[in-house]
Amino acid sequence: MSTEAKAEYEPYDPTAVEARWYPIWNERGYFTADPKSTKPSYCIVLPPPNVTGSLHLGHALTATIQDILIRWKRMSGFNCLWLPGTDHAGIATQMVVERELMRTEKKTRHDLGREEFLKRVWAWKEQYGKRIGEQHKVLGASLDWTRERFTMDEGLSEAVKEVFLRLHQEGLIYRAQKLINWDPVLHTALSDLEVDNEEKDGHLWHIAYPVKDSTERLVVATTRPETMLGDTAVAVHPEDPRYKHLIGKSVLLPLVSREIPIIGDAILVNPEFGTGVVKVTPAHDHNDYATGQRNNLPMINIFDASARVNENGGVYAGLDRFEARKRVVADLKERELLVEEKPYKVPLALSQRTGVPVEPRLSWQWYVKVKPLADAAIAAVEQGRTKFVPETWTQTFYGWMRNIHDWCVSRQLWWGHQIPAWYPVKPDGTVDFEHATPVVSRTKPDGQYVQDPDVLDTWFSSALWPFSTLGWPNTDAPDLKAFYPNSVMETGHDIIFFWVARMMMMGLHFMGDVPFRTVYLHAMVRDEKGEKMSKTKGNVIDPLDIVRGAPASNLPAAVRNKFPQGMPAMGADALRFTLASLTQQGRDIKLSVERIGGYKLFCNKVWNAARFALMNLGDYRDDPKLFIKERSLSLADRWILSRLNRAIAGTSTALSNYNFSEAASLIYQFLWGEFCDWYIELSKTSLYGQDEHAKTSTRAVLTFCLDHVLRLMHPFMPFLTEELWQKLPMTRPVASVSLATYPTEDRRLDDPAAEQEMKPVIEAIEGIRSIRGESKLSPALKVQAHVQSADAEVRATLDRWRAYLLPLAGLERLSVTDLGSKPPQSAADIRANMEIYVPLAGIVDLAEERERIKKELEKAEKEIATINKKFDNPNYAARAPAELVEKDKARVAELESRIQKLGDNLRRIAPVEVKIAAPAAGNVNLEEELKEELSAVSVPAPDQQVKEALDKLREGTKEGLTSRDRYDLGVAYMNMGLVDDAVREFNKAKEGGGAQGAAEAAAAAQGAPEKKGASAKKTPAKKAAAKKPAPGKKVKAAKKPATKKGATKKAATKKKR
RNA sequence: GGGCGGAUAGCUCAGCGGCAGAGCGUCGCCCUUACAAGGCGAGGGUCACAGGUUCGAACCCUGUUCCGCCCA
Repeated sequence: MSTEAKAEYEPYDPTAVEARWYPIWNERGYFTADPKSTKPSYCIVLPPPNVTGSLHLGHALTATIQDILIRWKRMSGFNCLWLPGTDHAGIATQMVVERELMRTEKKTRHDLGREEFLKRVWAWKEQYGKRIGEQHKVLGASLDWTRERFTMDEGLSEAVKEVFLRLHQEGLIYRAQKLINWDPVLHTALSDLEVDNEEKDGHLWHIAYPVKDSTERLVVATTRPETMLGDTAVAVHPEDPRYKHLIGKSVLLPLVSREIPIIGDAILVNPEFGTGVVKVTPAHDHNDYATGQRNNLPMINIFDASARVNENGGVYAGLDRFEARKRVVADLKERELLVEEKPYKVPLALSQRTGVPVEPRLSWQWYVKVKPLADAAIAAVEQGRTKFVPETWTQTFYGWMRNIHDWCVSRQLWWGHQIPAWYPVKPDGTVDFEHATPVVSRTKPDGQYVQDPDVLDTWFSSALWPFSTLGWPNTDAPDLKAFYPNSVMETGHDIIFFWVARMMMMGLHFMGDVPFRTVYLHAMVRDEKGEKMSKTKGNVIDPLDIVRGAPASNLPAAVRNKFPQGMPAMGADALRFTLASLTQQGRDIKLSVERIGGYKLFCNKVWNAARFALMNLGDYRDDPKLFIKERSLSLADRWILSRLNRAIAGTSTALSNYNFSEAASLIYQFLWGEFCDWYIELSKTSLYGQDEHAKTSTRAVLTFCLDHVLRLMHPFMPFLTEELWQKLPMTRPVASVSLATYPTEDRRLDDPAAEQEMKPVIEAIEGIRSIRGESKLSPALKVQAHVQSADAEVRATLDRWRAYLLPLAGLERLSVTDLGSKPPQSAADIRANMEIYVPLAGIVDLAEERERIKKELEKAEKEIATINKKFDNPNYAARAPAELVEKDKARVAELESRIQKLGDNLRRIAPVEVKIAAPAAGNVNLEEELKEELSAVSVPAPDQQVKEALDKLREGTKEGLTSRDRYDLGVAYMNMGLVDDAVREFNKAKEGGGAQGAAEAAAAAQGAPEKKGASAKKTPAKKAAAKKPAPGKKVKAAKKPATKKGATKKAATKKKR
């Protein structure tokens, strides 16, 4: 490219391209599903994100995976529905709005009242709810926005009421007073799933309880001394000899001076633990609650809704539970009732929302009786009606489902679906929520009733999402008929219980069928250190900052360190491709921003490959009537089409198996490793050549490949592919690549013959490149290469495609011959089916080449040793599959030959200075002598004419040549450095002409090197090399022929062992 | 306590009985008219540890040690 053209070049800028396409797709309704379509249905409902939240990278992963599935299926001829929506997220949203209210107006929700507060929440929802949608659009998610839903929509609220009523009628919803998990900050009950169990540093206190009418004291161990205010018993193990005799007596509860019984309870008490005495506080501990039930103990509630000590706590009333603990401990100490205080890991139940320890609290709540529903869900999975991917989650699902507890669904919140239960108002105008029997009804019953002030757990409404969004409870809704069951539920594995399990139960119960056929659970996106992304850790990266770029100030510290200038815009395509590539990792995805950068480069590569094609397509226009294989194609053309087909087949298989990373990798490999690295380079020979016909077919193949690969990768990179696809010079059957047909394997493109034929071409090019790289030759320096192969087909192929080899290997000349004499002082690359020689004399330091060969030799010997070790075991040959044994045998043979050849080559370039051995004729090993002497010098390659003449000579008849003729021929060969040929001719001369020929030959040998040495002096590189001390030493050492010869032989035999 | 996931190149991860791989990073040579955000080449490994099964184990089995998650 000229410098001016270069100045015009700008790398791919995702920002502009990505901004362009989404509105077009959306406005044209490409993503709108049609319930009346005759195509097969494919449906995914987006697990609804919290309406007031903002998308994080986990959501981006969700969106990416689902969009890949949906776009793939849409392009594959399915009637696709991907339904978007948001969750009202009761607790989270109410908290956010309350906090905001406090911040701006210094008011609580109670100051506003329920109605006014809810107005504020709705306003908040309207303001921030749109953000989620916008973020999904930036990511390219092809959601059907005409069907967007919100869990508190009228229709969905109707579904919630219907479900509540019906479950209540069926006895599967009931109201009961139980000990529940109470969040003292939020003042609401929580389900078991909304509580996190953690071990934290705390203490274990030993407290002495004096036994009534006795001098004995019972020492109890507790982690929560403040709850002693509510103790109603002290328990020991009934068989414990230490305390057995005390059962039935009582202790005087310190600080409160209440008399409480000593009971024996084998379930609660582990005599091994602590002191073997346990205080029992039935109102504030789940185990104690059960103990209380067993032993008919009274329950004393000592906390109010905020977990402050109430009037039952005597002097401690009004204190916060932690404050009360300190006071209780201090007072016990003062009274010398505190026996011991030691550090202890305390198991704590923390509210997921507020992070404070939940306080077990006795209260009336609504419950779903889950067991019957769970049984049906288990059965459905057992029958294979719903499958988990990865399969391992099936066990987790069963495990939870089989040990399931009733689900507390009422929440003491304002934001959510208010429970459709009504309580009678007493004549005095009050309502006794605790004792009245509520009427469950869609609307207020006649008479004086007030509705239950509580709302339902948010997950209660999300459990209905797979069908409530499709129009249920209207069972005739067209969407419901067309798209239930959904095809796939795709979400993070962290909500297998919250969502997946509950959706399964509700779907089966109300729709009579599973809600989805497949559950794909993805890993958690973590930062590059594997830490959970959280606001408190400050390591959260906003996906939009990655897509559009962000100033340094927006970035978490770890990322900021890498991008002090701010994050460059990576583009949604790069982010999506990265996430898709990471999907196979265990349970965590460690996302490093550099990796995204790597895929941004891939986008740039695709961009440039297409740019190259478009620049070189001339006036080419695709002819849809002419199938690509009907054109007359070059080897490269046929090869890339065959490779393309493999990539297509592999990608389809991978997608079918939910193996997104494999699919991404196949696309990446094909596009970069095959299409760009090989086909584009090879295409230049025809594109820049004179053959108009070849030019056209190359243009057709370029277009064909790009069309297919862009469609293939569209689900992964929707924006870039659309931008480029629109530019291809072809008739587009549809207006957008998102509607185009997804490529499928086409056997007509398979071309094993072409792939076979390309193999030696690629191998030769790689061999020559390897020599060049190893020898540090400048890419600009054109060299000559000699390729020898015993395989006539390989020779023919290389000869035929020399036009491919010359530019790609940087050659000025290439000779392809049968195995024969080796060019002297050449670097060699010995392969199974070919030997590649690049003469280096005068170009580089041969000492380095020798080192390289030695390394190669070691490598080959190491491998041969590995295989031979197998054969050392007689059982191997006897029991292993025959083909494997054969393969190994062949490999050994190959390696042995390789070692032999490498050794030869090492010898050929061994350092030696011209020396003349003049032993008596007939006594000399002519071949050895000649070879060794010649190997010291640089021999210029014969020019083309001479070479051709030589080749003819080799093949032609030599009958009737006199010894003298043979001798002359030998000299001619010598002059060209073709030792093997020369030796052959000299030997013939000897046979024919007796000693004279040999003597003359020896004389000739004496002369030849001198001549070569003189000519070689011209090359400056050799002079430079000669100055280097290392090779110089070796040359010196080699001056003594005997030593050198011996050393070489020794080395060779040693290596061959 | 029960269940699950992970440990393979400097980093992030594939591979899951038959020659240890990729990407990124590293090193070397190069601005060669698609792309220097690039090309070409190279180096880099006790496959956590210990046993076992097998002709053969990174892979299957058993145990151990770390790291992480879920449930109680």
